[in-house]
Amino acid sequence: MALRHAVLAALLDGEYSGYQLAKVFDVGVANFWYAAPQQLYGELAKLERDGLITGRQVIQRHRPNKRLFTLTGAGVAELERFASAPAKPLVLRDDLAVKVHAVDHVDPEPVLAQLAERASTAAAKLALYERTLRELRQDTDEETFLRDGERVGPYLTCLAGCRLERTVHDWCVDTARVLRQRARTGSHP
Amino acid sequence: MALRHAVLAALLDGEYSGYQLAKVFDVGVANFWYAAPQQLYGELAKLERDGLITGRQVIQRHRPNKRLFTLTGAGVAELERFASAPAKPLVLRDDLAVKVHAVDHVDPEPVLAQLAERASTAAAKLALYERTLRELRQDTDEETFLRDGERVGPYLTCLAGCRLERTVHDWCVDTARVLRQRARTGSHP
DNA sequence: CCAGACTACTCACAAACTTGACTACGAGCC
DNA sequence: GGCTCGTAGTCAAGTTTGTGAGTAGTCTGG
Repeated sequence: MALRHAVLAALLDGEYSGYQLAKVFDVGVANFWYAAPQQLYGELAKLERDGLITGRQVIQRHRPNKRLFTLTGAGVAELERFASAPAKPLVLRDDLAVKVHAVDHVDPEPVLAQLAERASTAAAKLALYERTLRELRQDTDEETFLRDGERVGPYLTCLAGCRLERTVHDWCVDTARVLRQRARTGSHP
Repeated sequence: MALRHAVLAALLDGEYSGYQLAKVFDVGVANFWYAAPQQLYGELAKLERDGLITGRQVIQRHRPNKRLFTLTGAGVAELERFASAPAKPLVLRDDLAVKVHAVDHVDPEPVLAQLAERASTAAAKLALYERTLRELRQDTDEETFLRDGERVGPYLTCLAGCRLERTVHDWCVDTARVLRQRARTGSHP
């Protein structure tokens, strides 16, 4: 069970349809978890079957009907249980890092291109997360919000996202600079 | 195909047995990829079957014999192909972040404990990576090594590891501080 | 007025990953 | 002498993820 708890945690923020969740999970906001839509629909079905969430049909006029899901008491209890169980170590898997590891033996050009792309997606995510942070804390400043706000969980994970994306971005930029300089001096065929 | 290229990239550093690789992948050094030993043995078998690596038996006196694997030309070619293919977005999955997201609705105590644990494993990894960096660059300073060293790939990914672990560590510490302060003031039942 | 994008969801298969158990021998410790 | 730890692997089963394809109606731009 893995995606399971990420879905439950996301539903703490309110009712969502599978489709809406899919968008949240696609970007990765608020959750440190990515999932494809198909996975989410499947997981939602299981969660409902297990009584951890309930869905209600919403009939819409100008678009397909949808089902909105809410946590049940059992769902919250399951989250509670999960939160107190020992955490599995963070899982990180990155193609690009593998490529950089091999960069002395392969053509660096495509790797440079991918570093640039990763840097720009990191910058975009960073901007998105920073906007989310502002929305979450409204007019308050960060310190006050963290002290007195009533719901800081999403803010804290979003902060993690910011810091992470900044780290990724900077690493990509610095790594690309190193590789470009080496390509110029050309002393490493 | 996923683990596949991480193994190939690891074998750029020299001959390894499955057991040795398992240790490298367990810590995650040099690769942004974790894998259990069983996975590695399986993948090594497939890679050998596909002619991307070759194994040679090494008879040992006071311990079990082992097989050391080396990249073949086809293996390097496959890495080259992989490096120029578009990179998949970084995959990040973190239990602990999910728990923090839910922290306003569950008991924060166990989450605090897990944040402390994560912080200390991050610090340990950071120390390990920093040692690895020093070993890789020997007496040279970083700038010179990155300009003139002949194998900077592993150094660059190790740098990424350092920055990442530092980011993770700091986030855990800061998050724990916020949560502890809120627990003290107790205005959020 | 038609192509393409967006909402909303479903089915199904194939890869990849996780888990637990098991073998076998040598070395070091008390 | 028995215990545990480290080396070096293998087998099998189960869960989770990834991927591609498909349906069906609505809104939007040229």
